[in-house]
Amino acid sequence: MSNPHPVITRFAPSPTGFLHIGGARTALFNWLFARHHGGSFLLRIEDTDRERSTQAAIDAILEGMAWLGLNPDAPPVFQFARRERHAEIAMRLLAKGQAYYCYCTPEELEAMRETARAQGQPPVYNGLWRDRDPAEAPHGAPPVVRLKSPQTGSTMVADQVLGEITFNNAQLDDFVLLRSDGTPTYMLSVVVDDFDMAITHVIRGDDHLTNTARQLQIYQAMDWRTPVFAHLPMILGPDGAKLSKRHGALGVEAYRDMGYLPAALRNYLLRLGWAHGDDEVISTEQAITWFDLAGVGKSPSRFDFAKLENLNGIYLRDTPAAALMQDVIDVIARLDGHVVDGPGRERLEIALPGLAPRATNLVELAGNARFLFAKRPLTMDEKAAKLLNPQAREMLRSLLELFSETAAWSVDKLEAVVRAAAEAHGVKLGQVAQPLRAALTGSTISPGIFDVLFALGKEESIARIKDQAAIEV
RNA sequence: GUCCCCUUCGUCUAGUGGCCCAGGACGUCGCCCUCUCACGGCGAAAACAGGGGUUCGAGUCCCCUAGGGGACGCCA
Repeated sequence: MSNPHPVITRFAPSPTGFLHIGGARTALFNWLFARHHGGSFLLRIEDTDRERSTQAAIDAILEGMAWLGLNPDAPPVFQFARRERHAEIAMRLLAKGQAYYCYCTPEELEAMRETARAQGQPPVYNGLWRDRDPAEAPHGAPPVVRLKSPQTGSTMVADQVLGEITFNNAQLDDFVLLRSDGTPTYMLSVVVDDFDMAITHVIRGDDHLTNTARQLQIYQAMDWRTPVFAHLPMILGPDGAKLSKRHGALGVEAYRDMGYLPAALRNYLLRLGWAHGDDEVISTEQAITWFDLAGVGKSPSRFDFAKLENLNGIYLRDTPAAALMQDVIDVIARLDGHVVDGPGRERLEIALPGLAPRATNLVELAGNARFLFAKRPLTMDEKAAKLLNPQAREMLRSLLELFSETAAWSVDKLEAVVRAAAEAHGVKLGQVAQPLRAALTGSTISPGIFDVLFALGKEESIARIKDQAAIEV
């Protein structure tokens, strides 16, 4: 089945930094929209600012998107590589009388804005060279090319999220198309690229809203068909202020390092500014079938780590332990510099199903797994040390005997043995389990005690119990 | 300064004129479950920014005010 008008979306970051959370959401929405409509999702690297664009940033963006599972359907387009084409359009506009050369110096422009501002006017270019005779041009000063934009009337952005928004053309000046060195500006490049790439839907942050009005004027001047626009409200920091490094303006790799799962982050980002009734936990497959622009909210939202954390916990619980193994091993290697292999890996494999549901992120999970690889004798944390009083150690000594005689080291068998011991001593299970937990893990918190015994194995368990039982107080 | 946008519990949001003395989720608090911690279950507190209209009836439509955000570059 071929669609005569396939949906084509794009994500167009400038490679001046990592892929931050707002960009990630923009990419996600574009990706979902394309998937939903069976169209394609493209990536365009807007690297026309040669000063600030870096290869490191390009790599970070590519890696971030790959990690999030938002791969484009075609190799990325590098905007700077298309500068000849952009310049060509500027020349066409010039030839059509829709653009003109402007010889103003930066100082003149600055003075112009100051004056306008002082008079309560919009601080825009006043069209000084719009109708001025080029013969008056100063020598040796290479000009910029400006769009001859309409001076009266208004420009309306028909936005899928915000509705119809009208800008007074007096507010929009004759912006620069080509710099004095002949390179195209963002404003021109975006329009030409979106047109050439046959982008049908431009979904981007609402900080671009006024840019859209300007860009519409280029479309009009070229008599080009315009894409559908949708502007997403911004993501703010937890305090309602602009997202800064202090909050969530981190690269997505920072979220990876904090132990978040890509699926959880996708789900969180999806719900930030978009809703489908009361649904909260939404799989990517479900998101693809449900996603639409009508569900996008109009108001900016704040980034809330607590909710991300909660969602991540849900995904952590739902992910099969086997699928988590490598991630956990990687985190342990990164955090502790400890290579998990051999018997350690075996222990982790056994303990993971008990560990994963108790953590909300991989870093916490790795921390909770630490006892598995600890060197004997274990160091007790404060609560564990306090727990191991003389009576507790006495209890450990009697358990030691029972465990030595336990041939079949299985979770069921161990549970039977420990329960029987508690009953024999006339105490509740907790009275036995807690000292045991302390001796085995050095902590008062751990997965189920029988799982811990089983994961550690008979030899190691007995050795650890012996370490603590032997201490006479 | 000029222009644009936004405004429901602390946070994310449902709600498209009567179904709302406003629902869900996170967070918070209480209880239950329980070998610890989580999970889970049950319950509680918690919001339509303010003021005017329109209408038989407004969280939902209009206006004003206030607050927040954004844009005003030879950056993107």
